[in-house]
Amino acid sequence: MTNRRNTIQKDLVKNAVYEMKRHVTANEVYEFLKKEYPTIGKGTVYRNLDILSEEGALRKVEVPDGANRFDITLKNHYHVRCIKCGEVSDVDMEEIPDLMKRIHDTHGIDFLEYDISFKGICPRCREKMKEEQNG
Amino acid sequence: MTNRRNTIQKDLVKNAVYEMKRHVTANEVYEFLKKEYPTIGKGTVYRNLDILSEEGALRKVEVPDGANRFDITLKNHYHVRCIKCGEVSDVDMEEIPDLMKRIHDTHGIDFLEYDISFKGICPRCREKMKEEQNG
DNA sequence: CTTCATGCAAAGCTTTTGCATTTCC
DNA sequence: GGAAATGCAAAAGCTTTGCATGAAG
Repeated sequence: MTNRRNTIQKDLVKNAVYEMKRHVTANEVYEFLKKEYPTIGKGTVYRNLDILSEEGALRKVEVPDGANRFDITLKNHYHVRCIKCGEVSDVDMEEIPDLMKRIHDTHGIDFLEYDISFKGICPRCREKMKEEQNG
Repeated sequence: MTNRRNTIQKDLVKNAVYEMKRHVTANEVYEFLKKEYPTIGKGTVYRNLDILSEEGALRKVEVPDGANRFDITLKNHYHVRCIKCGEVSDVDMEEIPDLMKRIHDTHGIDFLEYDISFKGICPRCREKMKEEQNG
């Protein structure tokens, strides 16, 4: 588990996410790296993104009905996803204190973590919609 | 959009979710219905589950890295997903008031809705893990 | 009779996996 | 040199889609 090897590819994946400065999908990372390292495997990118998330170097933002995203922000925070284009961005909101304590009937479940996910429409898509209406 | 036809299949799908009394996946609904209506199409089930969710008759619980679930509970509530078996159940927790108001910098995004999703380990899987350790 | 939904199969998209080869320690 | 990661391709899992046929209004 903890005995992981340091490989070039793992560094490449990590640095790619740092350089891209967005909430990137695994495929975006793969395409990004393929330019300079054409032999890198998609499986390797997926594997390393997950490993890096487990290790805490990256954060995996799970997206239903779409590709998962990865980012580098270390502080805990929430995300909003545009229902039109699917873009994910950070939400500036304090964490809700003691959220786990509010759970009453647990059905015997051990609660481990939670995530709040928002949906909305980003400025770019809002503009596009306006234009379509006026067009 | 709003001019939808009432079809037998749509009723079947709705009733199936009501009868199954769980957070069911589209495929589970399909298998359930196929017993009595062997010619029903998987696409039809998917289409009607989405239509019924849009209409408010069902609630779609989006699950990353897994099949989406549908249930009938009309009151707003939250969900917890077992990280071992993937089962989804309701969480008994009051809604958090004014959650949307807590958002500070919106980057110009129009916020529409939010969802809180918990992760945990269900009693059944916890037992299984214990047995494996002691075995 | 026109339009929409169905059934079926195929394709789409994201992710995982099997395996020979290479790399790391 | 032994174990683990890679690259490649194939498969898996969930969902959507194209199209001819059939049902609804």
